Amino acid sequence: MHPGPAGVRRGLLGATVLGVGRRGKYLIFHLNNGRGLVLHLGMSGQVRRFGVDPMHRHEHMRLEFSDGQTLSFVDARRFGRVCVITDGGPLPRCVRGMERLGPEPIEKGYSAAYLGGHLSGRKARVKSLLLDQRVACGVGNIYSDEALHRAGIRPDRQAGSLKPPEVSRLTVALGSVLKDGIRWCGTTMKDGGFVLVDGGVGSFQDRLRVYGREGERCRRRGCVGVVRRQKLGGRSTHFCPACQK
DNA sequence: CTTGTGTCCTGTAGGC
DNA sequence: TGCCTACAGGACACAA
Repeated sequence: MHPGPAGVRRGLLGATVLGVGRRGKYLIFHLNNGRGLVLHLGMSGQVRRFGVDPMHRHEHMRLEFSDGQTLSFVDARRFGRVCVITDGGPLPRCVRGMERLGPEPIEKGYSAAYLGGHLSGRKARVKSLLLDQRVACGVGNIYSDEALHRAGIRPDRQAGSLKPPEVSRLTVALGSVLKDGIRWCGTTMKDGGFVLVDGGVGSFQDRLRVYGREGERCRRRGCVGVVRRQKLGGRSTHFCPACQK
């Protein structure tokens, strides 16, 4: 059923890229043939410009443009996805989650009313719900920990127990953390993470306040807490027991 | 529907 | 030095 590499190639051949967009964690190359190339970087995926280099390790796809330039998709851990979608058509399985994405926390339309509506009455931990792309699209493990810290909320709180001021703070924190991540060109950890198209690295990892900082001092001004790490839903979770309630 | 767990994949780090 | 295990994470399959 899945068209595979040959189908992707067929969908792209001869097409012109009209523009590039993003929705949640999906990148979309809009084409002039009524289709779109969708890329999801997973956790180790990279879009890279290599020029005339020979094939790189873990390079799964290379786009060749009429002017001789190239764009490569590289992904060591193979959690990423590549597929072609048709405008107005049904989405292939591999990107089915795209049609369920909620509003973007960095856009005007995102509100405390929307977030609260998804948290109220829920018994699941608030962090688990933040990882749900219908609730907070674009948020992953790092940014959920950081947003909860900025909002002063423990990640293991029952989502439905959050009071209106907390929901409000979390709404703001989600937007600000994502915007800061973009401002500092993403988070590049020692074992991988985001890499720019020319191979450059981001610097948001230097500004993280809890993620990856177990045993270190909380970075909130005036807080003397020590960051704790705990498994939550199979995910490594970081928080400050002193300033997150 | 809700909630929690397991799986995919590979490079790297740590233990011994 | 080298082998072994644990860990990292996004999205989804699946179970209860």
